[in-house]
Amino acid sequence: MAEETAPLNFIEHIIEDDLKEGYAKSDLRFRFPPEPNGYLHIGHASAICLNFGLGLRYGAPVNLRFDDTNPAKEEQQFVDAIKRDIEWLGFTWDQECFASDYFQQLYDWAVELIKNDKAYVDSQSSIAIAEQKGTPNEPGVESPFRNRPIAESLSLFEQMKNGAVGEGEHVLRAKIDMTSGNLLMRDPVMYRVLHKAHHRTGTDWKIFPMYDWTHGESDYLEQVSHSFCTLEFLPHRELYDWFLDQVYDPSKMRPKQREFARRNLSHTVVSKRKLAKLVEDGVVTGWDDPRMPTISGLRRRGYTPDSIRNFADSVGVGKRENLIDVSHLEFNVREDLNKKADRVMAVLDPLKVVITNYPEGKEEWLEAENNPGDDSAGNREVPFSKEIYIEKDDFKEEANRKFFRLKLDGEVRLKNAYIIKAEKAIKDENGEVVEVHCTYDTDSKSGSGTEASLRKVKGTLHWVSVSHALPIEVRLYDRLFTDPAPDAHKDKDFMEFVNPDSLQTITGYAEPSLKSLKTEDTVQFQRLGYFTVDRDSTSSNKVFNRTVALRDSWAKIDS
RNA sequence: UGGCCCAUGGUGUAACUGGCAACACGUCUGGUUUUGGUCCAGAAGAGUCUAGGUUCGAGCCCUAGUGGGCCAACCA
Repeated sequence: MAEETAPLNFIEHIIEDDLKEGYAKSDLRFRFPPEPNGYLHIGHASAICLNFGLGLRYGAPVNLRFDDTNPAKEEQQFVDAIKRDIEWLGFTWDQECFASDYFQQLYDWAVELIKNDKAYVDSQSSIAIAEQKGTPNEPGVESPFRNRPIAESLSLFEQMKNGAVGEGEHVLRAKIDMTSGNLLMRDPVMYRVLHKAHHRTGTDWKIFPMYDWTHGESDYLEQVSHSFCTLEFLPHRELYDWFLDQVYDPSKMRPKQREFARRNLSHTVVSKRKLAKLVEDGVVTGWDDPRMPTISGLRRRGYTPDSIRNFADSVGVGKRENLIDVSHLEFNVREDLNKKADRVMAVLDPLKVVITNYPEGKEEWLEAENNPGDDSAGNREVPFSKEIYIEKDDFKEEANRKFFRLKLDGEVRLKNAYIIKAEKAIKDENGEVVEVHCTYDTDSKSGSGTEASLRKVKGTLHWVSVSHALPIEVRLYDRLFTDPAPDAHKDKDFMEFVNPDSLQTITGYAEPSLKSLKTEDTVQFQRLGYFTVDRDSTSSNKVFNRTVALRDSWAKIDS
C-alpha cells in the first residue's frame, strides 16, 4: 500500500500535478544549463542536485546544456571544467548540448518572425533603445524603425549575419508591446552583432542570439518538459512563453519554466565577479583555493560529493530569501567523513613527554583500529617508544575536575597504548613547560586484556612517537568572511569582511603510516578534525588541508 | 511613487483538496565510549509578520497593511 514517502518539495509538487494532468512519465526531461564563463560553485551544485535529482527520482533524462551565446565571455576551458565538476559530483547527463548547435535553427525562426511582422531590425544605438524603454512607471516609446518594411528588416538582418555590419549598428528586436508592464516585453533584443570568435563556432557567426530568445527554444528543441531556474528569471517567463508561442508545434511537448529561490550560504560570496576579485587581490591562491566555494575548491578542501549532494537534498528548495548557515554544510561533511575516514594520530602543537620507566631504545608496534565504526576498515600498527609528543594543551600542571586530560599526578590513557601518569613538568627559564616526565603502567597495554586492572581513567590522548614521527604541514582554514552575508551590505564592500585569519599554516607530527596517503585521501586526526592530503604535497613533505574541524564541546573548558 | 514574488522556532524546509504546527541543523541534559568525537536517550525553543473577514474550525482561503526580494544589460 501507500509507502511512507518523504514530503515533496514544491518543485516535485509541480511535477506530480503535471503527471496527474496527463503528462506521461516518459515525457519528463530536465536540464542543467550553465554558461561556460567560469567555474561552478556551491550555488550551482544546488541547481545541479535539483535537476539531476529530479532525473533520478523520476527516471527521466537530464541534459547538460551549455548556454554559450556570448563569445565575449565563454571559453572551452570552462566547458571542460564544468563537465569535470558535474562528473565528480557523481551525475550523468543524457545529451550534451550547446546552444550554439541551435544557431542555424534560431536564425531560421528569426527570419520567420520578421516575415510574420513579429520582429524588426532596429538601427538605433543601445543608449537610444534604453532611453525609449521607459521605466516601471512610464511606458516605453516605439522605435522609429519599428514599422520599417519587412523586406528591409530581412535584408538588414541578412547583412548582420554576413558580417557586413559593425557591432552595435543594428539589432533584431521582437515586436511585442512597448507599453507592457513587464519591461522585458518592451520589444526585447533578440540578436546583436558581435565580431568575436566563438569557442565552438569560430567566426562562422557574426550575430548572436540573446538569452531569452535562446533558452526557451533550446528547451523546446530538446523537448525538455520542465525548465527550472532561479527566481530572478520570473519576469522572463512571460517572454519565454511569448517566444515559444511563435515557434510551437502543438504536436510536440511544450516546456515550462518554473522558478525557485537560489540558496545562499552564510559567510560566502558566490558571484563570479567577487570570486575573481578574491583571486586577483591575492586573498586566495586561485579558483580552487580550499577556501573558495567553487566545486574545485571544495574538492581540494576535502569535501566529498556525497556530502554536497546530501547537503543540497536536506536543505530543500523554496521561494523565499534565505541564508543557510554553513554549519549545515559542515554537518553533512562530518556525517559523511565520519563513516569514511580512518582515525589516525597527529600532533599539531607538540609537547615532549618522556616515559621515564620505559626502556631506552625500545620500540613497540601497537595495534590500532582504523575506524571504530567500521570493522572492514581494518587495523594498522603504530610505533611507541620512550619519547612521544602530545598536544601542548593536553597537559596542565593543575586543572579543575572538568579537565579530563593530563595533569601532574594525574593519569590518562594514550590511545592504543598505555596509561601514563604525569610526575614532573620540566620548564624553561620563562617558566614555560617544555617537557613532561611520566611513568607508564606496564599492565595497561591496549587490547592486552590486562588493561588497568579495571582502573578507569577519564581521558585519552593522541600522541606520536618522537623518533618515528612524520613531519607534516597542515593548513587550517576558517571562514573566508567574518560576516554572514558579506555582500548584503549596501554601505560596505564585501571585501571589508574578508577574514584575515582564514588560513593558518602550521607544522606538526604524524604517525608514519600517513606516508602512504595520496592526494585527496582524507583521514580524521583524532580530536583535531578531518584532514585531506593536498595536491601540493611532495613525497618528502605531506601537506594536509583541514576539511572541517570536529564538533567540539570541550573548547570552552580550556578557557 | 508601477507591476510581480515572498513572509512558519536561531537557521533551512514540511504540513496532500482548511482538522491539535513536523523534520534536519544548531543549543542544552543524561548514558555508552580507548579522546569530551561517534552512537543512544531526552529537553528547551514558533502558535505560523500585523489587523480584519469567511468558516464549526485558518499556517493554508479573502481584503488591507507592514517587512523583504525582483524588474529599466546589444549579460546569463
